[in-house]
Amino acid sequence: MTPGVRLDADLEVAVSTLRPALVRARGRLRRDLPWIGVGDPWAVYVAEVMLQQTSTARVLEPWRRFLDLFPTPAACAGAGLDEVLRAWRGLGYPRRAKALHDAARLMVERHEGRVPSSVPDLLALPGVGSYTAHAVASFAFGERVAVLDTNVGRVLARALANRALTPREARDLAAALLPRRGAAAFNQSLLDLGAQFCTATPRCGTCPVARCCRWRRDGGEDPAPRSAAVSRPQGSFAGSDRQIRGRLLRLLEEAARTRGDLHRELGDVDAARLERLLEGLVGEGLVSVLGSRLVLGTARRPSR
DNA sequence: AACGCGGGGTA
DNA sequence: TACCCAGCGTT
Repeated sequence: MTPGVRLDADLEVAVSTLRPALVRARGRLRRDLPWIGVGDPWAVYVAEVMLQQTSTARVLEPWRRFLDLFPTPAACAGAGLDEVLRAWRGLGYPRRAKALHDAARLMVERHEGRVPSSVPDLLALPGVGSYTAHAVASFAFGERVAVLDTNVGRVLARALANRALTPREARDLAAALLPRRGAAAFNQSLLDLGAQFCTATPRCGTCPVARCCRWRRDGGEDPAPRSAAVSRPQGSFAGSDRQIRGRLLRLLEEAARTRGDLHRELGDVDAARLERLLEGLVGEGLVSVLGSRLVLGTARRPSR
């Protein structure tokens, strides 16, 4: 954030206490995840998109598979959306795959086939919001910017403030916490802390920085659930539109189908609802109409 | 600010 | 079951 943001005196103290404690605890916090320190911005970019609302364990295998198929932005941009969606299998939120494909094409058109390095250029890409832009700038390019996700949001609210933070406060605190040097490693330690100790249901007993946590010291209700950047509960999945969409896309990954095929294969789904969901998928560009059939991705003339 | 969007893991 | 997950885009 802007240098020189003024913090309350007690927050200033908390920041100055937690920062060195986190640096010291780095070794105990470190997870060896394959996208850490790979030195390939595209590999980092793909990982960060896959990690949006998706836990690390679930990303490990698809990340390797995806990069094997599409090792560069140009390789991804040159593939069909259907291929990219099939490579996305197992990750959910297929919109992200389409955004990634579109972003790869923009990298080829506007950035000489490379991942842009500045936060504003990253934010201009589809599927890249505040978290992802800062994460790629930090982890892939070493920019001194703060990442703020649900993990960091919990740590800030609990360890520093012991109250729910506004988005502005969370941004400023994350920036104030950042050390002068080694920002990428520091950001990673914050994520590691949030993922392993300062979890939704926290493990304070073994937390390496419990001694500088204001929530731990002062007690009270957990301030995290209502604080900025912390994930909110979702509607239930069973029987949801999301579930049906997932089933539809899974079927279309196998082969093109008519509406009648799909209605038959999802026998328990009301026809009007099915039609509405298909309309949505077509509107998002994940599915196309080709004659009487629905096809995965963007309809193309059969390549010869 | 609130909502929709996958689907697997975990308590 | 219900909640959670390295969020984003739309309304």
